[in-house]
Amino acid sequence: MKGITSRVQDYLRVIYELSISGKRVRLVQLSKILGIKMPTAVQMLRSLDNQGLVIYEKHEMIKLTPEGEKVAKEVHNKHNLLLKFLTRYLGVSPKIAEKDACGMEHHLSEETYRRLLKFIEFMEGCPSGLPKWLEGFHYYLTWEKRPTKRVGKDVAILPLKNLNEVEPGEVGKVVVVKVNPDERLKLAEQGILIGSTVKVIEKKEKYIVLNVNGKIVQLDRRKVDSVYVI
Amino acid sequence: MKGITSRVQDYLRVIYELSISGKRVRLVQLSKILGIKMPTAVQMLRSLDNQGLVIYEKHEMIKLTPEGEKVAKEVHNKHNLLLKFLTRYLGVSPKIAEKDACGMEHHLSEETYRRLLKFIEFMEGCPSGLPKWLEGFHYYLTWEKRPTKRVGKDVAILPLKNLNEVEPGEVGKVVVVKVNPDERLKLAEQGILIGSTVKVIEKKEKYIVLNVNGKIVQLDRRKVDSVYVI
DNA sequence: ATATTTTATTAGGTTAACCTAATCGACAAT
DNA sequence: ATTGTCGATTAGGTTAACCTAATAAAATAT
Repeated sequence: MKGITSRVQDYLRVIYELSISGKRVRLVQLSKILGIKMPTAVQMLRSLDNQGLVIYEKHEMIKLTPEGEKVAKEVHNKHNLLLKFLTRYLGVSPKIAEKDACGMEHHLSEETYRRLLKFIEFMEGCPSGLPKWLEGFHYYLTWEKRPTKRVGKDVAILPLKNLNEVEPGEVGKVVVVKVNPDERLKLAEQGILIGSTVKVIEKKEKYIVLNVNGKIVQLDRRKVDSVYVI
Repeated sequence: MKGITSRVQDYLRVIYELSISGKRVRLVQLSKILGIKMPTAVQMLRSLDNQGLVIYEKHEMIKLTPEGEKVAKEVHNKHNLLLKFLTRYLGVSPKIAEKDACGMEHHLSEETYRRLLKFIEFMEGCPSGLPKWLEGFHYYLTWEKRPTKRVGKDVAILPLKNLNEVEPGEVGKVVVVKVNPDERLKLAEQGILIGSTVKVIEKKEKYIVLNVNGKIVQLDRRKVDSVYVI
């Protein structure tokens, strides 16, 4: 009955990701991203249309039906969750993590998905900004031995990101603010303090626009340079 | 060139697992375990033989070639690692974890495998027997909120196993010994103390035979009842 | 020794997902 | 208006992995 194979999920996810990034979805792009030839894509698209997952008429743009979008979103979520876990917690490089997530997303049960989600939720909800063991673990990954005492504050082994490197649309959690107390206070007044979650809205050459707990904040990019997120 | 598809890996892993458990490997079992019909298995086996991964002659028992065994072992290791992570850390139920691991094992890159291995190594090498966050996390999974203080000692939310439930051949790490100090001391003299790794060798009705750091120990099963491992 | 059951094999399909080669349609540039 | 290019399509394959139905071989029971 259900023909929602792994591959079908891939197609739907890619269509979804292209469409939410505002681009109109054409066959060429799809086939480029999925690494297949166009005739294959045509066939698949027709089959997806028959299954009621996409709307596809000859020479027209590709759209997801509500049902197709539902499936696509699920896969997309699983993909992102795995990606986050692999890069931020295991410290896998983005490229490899992407490939792994791509393969594993189809085999992540609801149960495991929920638990992995909780795992990340739990770690991100950590009152000290970043769970302690994570530092220790990344020390261990680098030096092949357990940290003897407390890991130093600026041992840069964690896969932290400078807030300036976060792309518009993405979300980060502030874990390090490397700046003098005065500046730190100013940032804190804007809501940028350890543990807070920020979403990047727009990046210009001189300033960056953020959403900090619902409040829109505009900051100098040089100042933002000392803010690290995960 | 390489025809080592996911499915081929599945076949090799199952053959490997059957053969290390001492059973002679026949087609019927293979097809039962893999959920396929026998003619399919025959075809596949012939193809595996051609690729030099197994030795298979008509009506004969199935054996892995050294190369086939190498592949099988790799997959087997990935499978077990995922299984461990899912059950012991995320607390996924064994059945679901098994299915998930089965699907994901083929898509786990070397890099990610190594890091996940390190993760578990790091957590198991924890001097206090069990990382603290894990208790907190499992509390969070159960109650949907962070533990306020220290999680109580016998909040049985962790996926612990009674040592009596560990099957021969399996390994466990002692994390809880629920018994009076006297008995605890006696067990400690045998090497059974928090943090030590034990392998179950044999289980009889009255006693259990363990390998504790290379030493063979025989213990009353009633006493073992108070030992929990992960 | 023969009958029965279990295990394995052949023969002849199907399906999903891919491919190449060739053609078609729409639009832009000359 | 013609030509070229890009994108889409058709036609006609291939391959891996599965299947059913029928048959054969091996093992076991009578």
